[in-house]
Amino acid sequence: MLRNTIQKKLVYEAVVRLNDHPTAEEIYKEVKNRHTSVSRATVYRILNQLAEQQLILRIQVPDGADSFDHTNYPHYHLQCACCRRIFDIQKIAQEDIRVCVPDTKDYRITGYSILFKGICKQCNHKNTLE
Amino acid sequence: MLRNTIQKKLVYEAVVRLNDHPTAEEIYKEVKNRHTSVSRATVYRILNQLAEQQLILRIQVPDGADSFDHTNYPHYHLQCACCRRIFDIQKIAQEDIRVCVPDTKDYRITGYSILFKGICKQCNHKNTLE
DNA sequence: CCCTTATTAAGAATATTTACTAATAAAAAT
DNA sequence: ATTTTTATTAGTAAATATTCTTAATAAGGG
Repeated sequence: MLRNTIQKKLVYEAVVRLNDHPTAEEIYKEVKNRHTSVSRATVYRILNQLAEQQLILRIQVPDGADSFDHTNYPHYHLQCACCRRIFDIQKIAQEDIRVCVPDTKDYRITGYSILFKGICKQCNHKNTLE
Repeated sequence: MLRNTIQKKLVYEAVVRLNDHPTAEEIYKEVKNRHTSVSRATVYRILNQLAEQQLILRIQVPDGADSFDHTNYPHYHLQCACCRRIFDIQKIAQEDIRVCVPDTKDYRITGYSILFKGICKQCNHKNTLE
C-alpha cells in the first residue's frame, strides 16, 4: 500500500504552489528549499506516482523536460513557439476530442495527451509593431 | 540553403521503410546497415531537420525516446498501455481538434500534437479470456 | 510497541540528445 | 570544368534527463 510521507506532501505542495507548469528539476529545487535532504530521485519517483494516481498531470514538451500541472479544473496547454513556455488555455466543455476518432471493436481508447502549439499572449502582442 | 546528401536520403528512406514508428536509435541502426560510416549525431540532426520541414512527423512518447513517422496521410497515434507500442488510428475527416478550444485575440494556435492512450487490437483480444 | 516492507538519500548508471571540431563535399560562382 | 563557399559530416565529448542500486529509515498495520 502507498504511504504518506513528508516528501510526497512537499512534492505535491510544490506542484500546487508553482502553478506555472514546473519541470521535475524546478519542483526539486522548490522542495529542496524547505527540506534540504530530499533527493532528486525521490522527486522523480513521487512525480511519477502522483501522475499515475492522476493527482497531477504530466505535460510532454517536445524540446526539453516534462512539465507537471496541478489538475484543479479541466483545460488544455499551449506551448509558445517564441518563448517556449507553457500556458493554460480554455476548453470548450461540450466538445470532446474523442469524437475525432471513430469507435471500433479492435482497440480501446482510454485517454489522450495533447499539447497545442502557437504564440502566447505576450509574444503575440510584442511582435505586433505599433 | 539546405543540401541534398546521401545521409538525408538514407535517413528519409529508413523512416519510410520502417513504417512502425521507429525511434531515432532504430533509424540509426537501419541506416547503419546500408552505410556503415553514418554517425548517430547526423541521424538526430537530420531527423530534426526533416521534422522541421514537416516531411516526417515526430511523436512524443511519455516513456522513452521520440518516435518518427512517415506522414503519407493524416492519422492519429495510439500508445498501447500494455505493450507500449505506437499504432496508427483513423481520423474522422470532418472533425477538427481545433474546435475544442475557443477563438481569442490573445494567443494564436498554429498546431497541436496529440497521442491517444489505450489498448491495442492484439492486447485487447489477448486479454479477452475465451 | 513491534514488525513488515514501502520509502528514502545519495550517488552511480543509463538513456537520450546535442555540442564541438576538423575534414568533407554539395552547389553556387567563376 | 575548376574554384570557392559554406552546409554538412564523422567521431567523440558533453549535456540533459531520468532511473537504478543499496543500505538505512520510517509509515502504518497488528
